[in-house]
This record gives sequence, C-alpha cells and structure tokens, in this order.
Amino acid sequence: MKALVEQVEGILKFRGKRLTKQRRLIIETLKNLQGHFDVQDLHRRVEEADHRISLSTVYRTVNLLKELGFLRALDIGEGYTLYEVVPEFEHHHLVCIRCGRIVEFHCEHCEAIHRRLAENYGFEIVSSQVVLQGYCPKCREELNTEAL
Amino acid sequence: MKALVEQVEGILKFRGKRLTKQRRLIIETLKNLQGHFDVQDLHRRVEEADHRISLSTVYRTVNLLKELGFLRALDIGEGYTLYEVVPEFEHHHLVCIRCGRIVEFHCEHCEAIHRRLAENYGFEIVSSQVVLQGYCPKCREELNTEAL
DNA sequence: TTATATGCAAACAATTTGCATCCTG
DNA sequence: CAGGATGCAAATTGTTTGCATATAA
Repeated sequence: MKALVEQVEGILKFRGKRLTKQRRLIIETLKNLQGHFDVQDLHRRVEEADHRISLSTVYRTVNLLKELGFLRALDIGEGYTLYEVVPEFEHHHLVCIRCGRIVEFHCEHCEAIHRRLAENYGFEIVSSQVVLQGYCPKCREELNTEAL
Repeated sequence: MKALVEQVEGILKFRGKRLTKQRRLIIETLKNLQGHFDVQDLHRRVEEADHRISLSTVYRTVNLLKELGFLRALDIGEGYTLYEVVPEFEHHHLVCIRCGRIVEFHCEHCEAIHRRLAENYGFEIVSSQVVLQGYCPKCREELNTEAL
C-alpha cells in the first residue's frame, strides 16, 4: 500500500492541483494523528513543525482532502466538525452524551444491512455512519453514585 | 398519550422551570412541524403566530427541549444543526450527498444489533442514529446522463 | 511564466450571552 | 414578590473569502 502522500499527490496532479510544502506537511501530520480531530487540533499539530502555516490553509486543505475522499466529517460534534482519515475498514461510534468519550466499533452485520436497505431505496451508498448515543460505563456508575 | 405540551409542562415544573406563552407556542408549532428543521425554520414558523418572539428565545427553548429529551439534533447539517422531535419509534436516514434529499427508514434489525453492541461495551443507549450517505436514484440517473 | 496556493485580515453565519425588563408561579 | 424568562444587541466561535504576494509546475 502506497504512502498517503503519494496517493494524494497522484490525484492532485490529475486534477491540476499542486502538492505544496504546506499540504505535504498537513498530510504527514495526518498520518501520525490517529482518531478524531477538529481543524484547530490539526492546525496546532501542524504548527509544531512549522508555525507559519495559517489556519485558513489548514481549513482549505481539510476541505480539499474531504473532496478527494481522504478525509471525512464525523458529524458528532457540538458546534464544530470532527474529522477522521477515511479508514480502510468502515467503523462506527458509541458516544457518551455525558463525558463525550467516543468508542469505535466495527460491525459487519451493520454493513450488510445497510447495503440491503440502500438497495431497496435505489440509493448508491458511499459511506455509512452509525452513532449510538448514551452513557458510557464510567458515567453510568457516577450517575448511580451521585443519585442525581 | 398525553399532548406534548402537557408532558413538557410536567417536566418543566418538576425542574422549577416555567411554561411561558412563548414556550407553549413553540411546542405547539413543533407539533405541526414534522420532519427536520433548523432553529431558523422554527423561528419563522413561530413568528407566523406571534412575530415578537425573538430568535434567541427559540434557540434557548430548543436547547431546553433537547436537554429534556423532547428534541434531538440530527448532525447531518452543513454548517447548521437540524433537529427533530424525538420520535416514538426510532428511524434513520439516507442522505443524498449531491442534492441533499433525506429519506427516512425504519429498521428493526438495526435496533436489535445496536442494543447488543452497546451491551458489549457497557453503554446504556439513549438514542441511535444511522446515516447512510450516497446518491439517490434521481441523482444517479442524472450523473449517468451527464457523464461527468 | 502563469495559474494555483498561501497568509492575513476582514467577512460571515450560526449560536450564545449580558443585561434591563417582564411575567409566571 | 422573587426568580426564572424574554428581547435586544453585542459578543463568540467555527469557518470562509478577497486580495496582494509567493511558488509549484
């Protein structure tokens, strides 16, 4: 499997776009940044390597990578957007509505069901997201203790 | 089944909150407003009945109703939040990434799977969301015709 | 060389908040 | 009456954009 940077480079060129040093740096950072992040997180990390990279460039690059299909928005946020590198294997999220903890899970059953469902409606599915919202074990315990 | 207003009224009182005429109006409007809406939509509708109700009051009330569990955020949006009245029976969404069309579907299989999954992780699920993103039948056809 | 990218600051849009006033309980 | 709720306008915040300048191809 080719490095992310090279994959992106190919597609960029194909579209008449350029691989600038800022974009290269952002992509490299992305590789080491696993899990979920928002644009400001990413900007902070990128700044560690080169503090002259502007926030708008990071925004622009994230949007570009989203269009190119390398990143996707999670839509779990509270007023801001979380992103993740599009994973090789689909996975979903358990979100604690009290402490915000996010647990990822994989579910083959879900995939199969989604595919069948989409077919019924004539949709061609590009990606699927399952978000289960509730209380994580820790918060459940704390809620019991506090007896709110 | 009691009217929504009465349900909310009970809980409000219980929490030392008040049922003002603005809140009552918003809740009544909500009843006749099915499907998905954002806060500005709701405000527009509420204004039809009383144009002196401020946008901030609508925002505050929506947040309140969300906390109380009568509304929930859909997190499908593009820069703004969509809400829906928490439905008696869970349902999910097919979203067309080209034209934005949203189709609701119900899926008992999904429910069962989610419950089992959550159990495995010790989560107590309050609500679940499935968002399948792709191309709706109409857009699929148009894309084929245009031969982009 | 030349169109694409960047950095900066200003613009935006959705949402929140401070405060004087109003009104429900 | 007293404390919660409202309306208004100002403030915040995440994100986008215009423009002069820098740079990849």
